[in-house]
Amino acid sequence: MAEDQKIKEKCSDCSVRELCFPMEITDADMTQLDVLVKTKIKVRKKEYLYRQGDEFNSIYAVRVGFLKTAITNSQGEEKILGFNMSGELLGLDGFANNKYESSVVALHDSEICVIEKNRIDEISQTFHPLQNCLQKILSTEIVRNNNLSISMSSMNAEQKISTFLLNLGQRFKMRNQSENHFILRMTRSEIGSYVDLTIETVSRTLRKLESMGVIKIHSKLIKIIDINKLKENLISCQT
Amino acid sequence: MAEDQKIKEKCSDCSVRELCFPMEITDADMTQLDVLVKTKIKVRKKEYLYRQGDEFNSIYAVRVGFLKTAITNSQGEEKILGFNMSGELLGLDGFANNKYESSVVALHDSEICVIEKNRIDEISQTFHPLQNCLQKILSTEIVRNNNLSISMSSMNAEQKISTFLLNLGQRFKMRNQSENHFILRMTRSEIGSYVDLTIETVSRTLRKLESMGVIKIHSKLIKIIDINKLKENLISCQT
DNA sequence: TATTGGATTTGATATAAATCAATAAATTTA
DNA sequence: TAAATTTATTGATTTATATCAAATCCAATA
Repeated sequence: MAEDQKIKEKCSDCSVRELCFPMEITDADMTQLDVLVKTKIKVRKKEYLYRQGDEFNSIYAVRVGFLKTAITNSQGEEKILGFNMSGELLGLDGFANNKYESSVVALHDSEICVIEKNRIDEISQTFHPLQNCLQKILSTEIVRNNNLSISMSSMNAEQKISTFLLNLGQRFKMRNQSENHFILRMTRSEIGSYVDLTIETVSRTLRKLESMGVIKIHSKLIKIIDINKLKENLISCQT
Repeated sequence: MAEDQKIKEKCSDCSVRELCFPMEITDADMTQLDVLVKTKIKVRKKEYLYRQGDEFNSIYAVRVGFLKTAITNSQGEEKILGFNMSGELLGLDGFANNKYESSVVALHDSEICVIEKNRIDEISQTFHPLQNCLQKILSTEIVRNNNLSISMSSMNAEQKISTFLLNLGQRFKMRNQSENHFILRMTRSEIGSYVDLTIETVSRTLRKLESMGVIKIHSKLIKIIDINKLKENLISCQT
């Protein structure tokens, strides 16, 4: 962990203004919020932002990059809980027991804003909207997980992979990147862990979608040829 | 929904002292917190506490009873997210979008403390520990969901049912009820929805555990004969 | 640039759980 | 209390996906 800290380089200032805080606040409020972020760090590919069990001191906001959040279970197997991209917050599970319950690793060089817990406490004492904001953020995470669990469990392999690709594309789109032409920064095995399929089934399902003319794959590069077909496919599969 | 409101009877005062708030606070603090709860309501078996989409005004604490939390998906199918018993908080998903994202139904006559959102906001402005408390509660819910998703996905039917029974027993134990002798207040179908198995598989698996001499079932009544065997079974199944 | 090791693909086979179907038990309602 | 309805059990069969195994691709590195 000490090494990790060394590697994370500090970089220029990081404004919360650039982040996707889910609340309606004025510019004046925003300026207040900027003080939340004091440091920005770089986390290079394969490096950890934090590890399961680390003491909880900060939450993080992804400025640029791509990361994964995972838990390691008692048998040492890794389960991917999600993939994280710019504007998203990390470390929210730390509030529970004052330690992180998951690990976050960069799958691509990333820049991360550090939001210290102390700073949050400090500021929210005088600036009340921040409390509500945090409540919203945490609750949204609960809802997201609930929705994920309802959907994934009832889907077959084709639906899982289709949903996964559509979701990624949508999130890229929101960041002004191509919705239907992107790089999968994770391995097939990581996809499998996330959607609960074996690596072989992930591979076969991608190939199947390709043979259907819905997508095109060149190793890590995905091109969604017919996004409507992909969505239809999703619906028509459902029983 | 109007009918539901009618049916919910107000009852005598309800103290937060009796609830399981996950924080270390003094008695003096506690007295402050008691003001959070103004009303207590009764929700009879099969009645809704709130419905998916209802406006979010309060969170709830179960005083006594047994309930289920569920989402209905776009195809009208119900997915059980959890079963709720005394001391547990409900409605935390409401903070996200100011409406409940799930429904809660009593599976047994229940008494529920109402904690109004306004009241929380009001009090947390002057009494700061409440903010941290709420952060902890919300984050704990995130962690719980994460852990659930990691475990359920990698388990076979026997492990799922064993885990389910052990978890229920443990929670009864914490409430000073029998750990190994209790009533399943939910249907087989609801169990199945919760652990992601069909009703037939739930039935067969319960029967299998009975034939192994681990449990004893008389319709809704469960008796855990050999709790260690049930736990072992859990471990030995794991690959 | 060749070598090495990990990641991916592809095929053959096994299997756990779903589905289909029919009966039985338990609850609700008349 | 009987009839009706819902819930649960049990058996036969199917199927989607896991598992096993081998080949190929790709990226790191020496």
